[in-house]
Amino acid sequence: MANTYTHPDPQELDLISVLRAIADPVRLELIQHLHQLGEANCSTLLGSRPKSSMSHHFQVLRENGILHTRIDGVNHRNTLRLNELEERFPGLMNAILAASSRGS
Amino acid sequence: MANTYTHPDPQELDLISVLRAIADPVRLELIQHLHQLGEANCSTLLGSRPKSSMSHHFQVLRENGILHTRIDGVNHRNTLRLNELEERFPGLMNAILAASSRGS
DNA sequence: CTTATAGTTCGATATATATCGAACAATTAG
DNA sequence: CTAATTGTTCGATATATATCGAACTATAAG
Repeated sequence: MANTYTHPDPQELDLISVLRAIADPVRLELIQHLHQLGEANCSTLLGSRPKSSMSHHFQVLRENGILHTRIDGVNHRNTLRLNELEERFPGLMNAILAASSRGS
Repeated sequence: MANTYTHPDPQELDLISVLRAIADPVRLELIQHLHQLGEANCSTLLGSRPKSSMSHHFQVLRENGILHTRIDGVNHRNTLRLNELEERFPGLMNAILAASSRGS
């Protein structure tokens, strides 16, 4: 296991990839939870799903620039990259978070 | 061929379905073109793709509430449902159209 | 060193969906 | 009626991706 992750720069984020990453029920729920919690590790957001599934979804969100993962010992702490997303796609995350928090 | 289409009401639009419908390169291009043109029929936006592919993409956009299709004789005129989308998901289409018109 | 915990990676399977040709349907023009 | 135009429907294929168990890696604790 590498001890860091690489995260894409805001300017290389692709709108279609970002939208596809968000357009999944499990990941949209992850995003909402992360938005409420500010920061969370993988296990906190597991619910009843297997770790391998969650790891996959975190990977998709990370590689498409939606979240940042900081490794802290054995924990991987995730935060939404709201500032970067706002810089690259102004208004997008606000609209999605507002819509999804008022019931999909 | 039926002589009308049914279009979903704004309040039944599903965020995930809407995002998935938009998160496709062909459909995002269709959306941008429609936004510029205001209204267009299928053939106008064909490009070099087969009609059956385009018909599929229009169907996805229509069934998920992104566009409205009005049948006018042999032509099917499509328009973006910007007002309804704004009502249901405020700011979403503005963000997407702004982002995609400044280069994906 | 041993055990526990957090998360990843791998491999298999299932499902969704994009693509496109061919046949079809509906409307209009001649 | 016949031909042309517009778009849909059907069926086949290919690709993407979600899901999950099992093995593995990394760090921390005893």
